Amino acid sequence: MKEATPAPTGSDEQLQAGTDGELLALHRAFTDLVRAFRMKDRDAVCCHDVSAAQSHALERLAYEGPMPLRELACALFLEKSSATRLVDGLARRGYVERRANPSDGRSRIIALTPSGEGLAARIEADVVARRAQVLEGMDAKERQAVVEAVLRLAELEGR
Amino acid sequence: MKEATPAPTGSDEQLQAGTDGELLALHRAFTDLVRAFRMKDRDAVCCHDVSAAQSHALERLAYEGPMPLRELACALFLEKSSATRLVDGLARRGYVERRANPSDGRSRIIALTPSGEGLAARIEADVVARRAQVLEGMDAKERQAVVEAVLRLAELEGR
DNA sequence: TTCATTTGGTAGTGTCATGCAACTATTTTG
DNA sequence: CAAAATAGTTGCATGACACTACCAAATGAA
Repeated sequence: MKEATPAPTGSDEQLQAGTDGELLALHRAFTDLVRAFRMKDRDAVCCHDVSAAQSHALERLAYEGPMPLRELACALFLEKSSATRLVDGLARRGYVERRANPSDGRSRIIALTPSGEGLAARIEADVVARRAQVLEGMDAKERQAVVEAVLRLAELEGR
Repeated sequence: MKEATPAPTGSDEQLQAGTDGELLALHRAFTDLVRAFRMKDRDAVCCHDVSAAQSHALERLAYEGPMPLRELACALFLEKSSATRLVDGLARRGYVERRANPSDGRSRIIALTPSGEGLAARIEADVVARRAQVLEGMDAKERQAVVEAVLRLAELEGR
């Protein structure tokens, strides 16, 4: 468990399939990544006046459109109570609003306000731009592998 | 911002470099991933009797060997006070110990105990096994792209 | 040597994000 | 219509952190 022969950054293909070293490298990099992301998250995204979780909610709403709270909570892997408070914060700042649900009086639909849409767009542009550097210099196939890997990771972890 | 034409999973290279759609796909997947990971982390890893942060510390120590607290804190993106408490927890359970530092009386070296090494190994094996599925079916070049991408992401986010 | 400064580490306190459980209002079901 | 299920809110409790003293050892200067 000491030496994992840090994957040579050269473009050499010699590494055989699923080498322990490769796996370990992925694992460590990923662990670090999540850790780093988690810590930076708050400072980085909070500049936009919302917390990391809140920005995730904004993105989600921008992408999938208005939805009831329960659905949003589920998408963010949150308890409904936490989602309530999260939305409270966004609503207080005027980024989202709770609309009546015509088909169900118990439920209310969370929707972005124009201001919220603007903020979501700004945040997304910001982050996407930073992420763009990751794919720089890769060819189409490699890029695709990366995207697919992240999707798979998300799926594996997410469920 | 509505339709992002989900990247066709086909191995077609037509996608031009850094397509918006591709980038967006990466971004969304990644955001989800971190979110999912963050939430699942505790349930998944906590089964092993330590918190997520603690398990990261164990891994780090297993990988890089004994180190002073300040260094560990830095590696985990933590405040030194938080690192102290984190180590406290691990020490209480006998997974790490604080050794005197012969070259500096102020400092103490955090080291895994045999029990801690065992736990670290178990946790790592667990997680790595789950991660292995991600690289399945990729050829060497693709796998390398994935690892590199995660490393880059980590670097970009981490600093 | 002695005193000030720096550095590693610890302890106190406050904040914030979450989960769990209890409660209300509404819808659905029998 | 009564009972059960469901959407959402609110009241705690908890755990993870950061920030701020604070202590002890080391280092540098007079």
